[in-house]
Amino acid sequence: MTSRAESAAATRRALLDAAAELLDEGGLDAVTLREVGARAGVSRGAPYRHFADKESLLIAIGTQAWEQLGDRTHALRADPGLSSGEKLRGGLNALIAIGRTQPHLYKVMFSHPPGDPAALARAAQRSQSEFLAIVAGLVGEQAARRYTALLISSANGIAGMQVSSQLADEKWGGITTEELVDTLVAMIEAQS
Amino acid sequence: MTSRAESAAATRRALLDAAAELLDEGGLDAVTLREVGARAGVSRGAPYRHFADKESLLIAIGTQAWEQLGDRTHALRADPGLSSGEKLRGGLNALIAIGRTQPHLYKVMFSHPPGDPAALARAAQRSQSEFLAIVAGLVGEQAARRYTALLISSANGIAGMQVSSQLADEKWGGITTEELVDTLVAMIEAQS
DNA sequence: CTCAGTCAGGTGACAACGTCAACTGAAAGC
DNA sequence: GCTTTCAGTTGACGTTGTCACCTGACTGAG
Repeated sequence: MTSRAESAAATRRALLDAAAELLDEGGLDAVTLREVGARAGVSRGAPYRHFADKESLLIAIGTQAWEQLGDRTHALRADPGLSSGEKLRGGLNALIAIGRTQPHLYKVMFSHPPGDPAALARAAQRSQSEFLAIVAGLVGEQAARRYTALLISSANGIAGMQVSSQLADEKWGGITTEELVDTLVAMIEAQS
Repeated sequence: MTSRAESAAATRRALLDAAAELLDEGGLDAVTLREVGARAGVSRGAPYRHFADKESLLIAIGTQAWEQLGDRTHALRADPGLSSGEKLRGGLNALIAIGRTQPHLYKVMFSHPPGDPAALARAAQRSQSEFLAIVAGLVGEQAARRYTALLISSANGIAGMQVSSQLADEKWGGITTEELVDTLVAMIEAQS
């Protein structure tokens, strides 16, 4: 019925789902290999058959999130009914939305654990290349790299400020992440 | 010779220094209360006389860093020989420099542990108010909040990208954090 | 069909960690 | 001088990541 490979893949998926669920619910501290195994219906030692250690599991979760974001951004870019500015706003807000709805996952996406996890870097790069392509349509190939790097960095920062609740300070007058993205994109559009 | 209060203050400082040192050397994982105590010349239980738990100790370290940055930014703002743009660039680059030279400390500065650590928030706020004052001189009181929020967020993001080595990617053509700050400040200056 | 090999998974064990309760001894206040 | 306070120590406990070893089912060659 179920081959060994199929069963292993199912367990791996179950472990990944369980870990992502725990991350969402209780943050990094809640992700213990014992609980991950329990939720996936296996023992505490089972994860070691699929991930080298706890960090590798977390990296796999971050990679997954980047890939999904890449898919969504790609779809935005391919949509002929949207202007460049709209594509940009949509992509940036999608990234920032992860920070709002899944702050712990967001932190994992932007944390760079030691050991150079190539898979995470590759997934992040693909997603970011989508932005590069959009910006190039706005300010030209030459300046695109500089502005895209700034754009990604800024979006990352906006999300980070939001994650740590620092934008809620009354000092900013109740500013929203969308307003910041709009301001940013408007400044870049003015550059063309 | 040494009163009890003096001795306690000295121990507290030694614990803080030891923890900051360990954070610099080996990251968050290297900061164990046992090792912190050992480096400070006390036992593993001593930190609990000065900090409620491990997290409180880390928050104290982050607070210290924010206060120092606030001092430096304040000095920049008070310098009559600098233009607003120069003040801005100086302050932002100082923040980003922490990300470069002390990445682990930087993460602690922008991580928001549960329990609303008011001291950290207050120290961060003071530092950020300095930027607000500078930007107000550039774009006026009305728009200052929006642009300052964007500025702080972006600087945070630039530093975060740098911390996770994502700016080193050849996709960005070897762009530096200084170039990004320059681009950002130039766009804001153009707003006035 | 058989049988050795592979490998996902389980279990016992260990060291390290954060944390607490109980204790000690010296400074502080009366 | 006596009691109180409190920084610091120590023993202990529960939890965690990780490893070594074991087990049993699937697999592929003969």
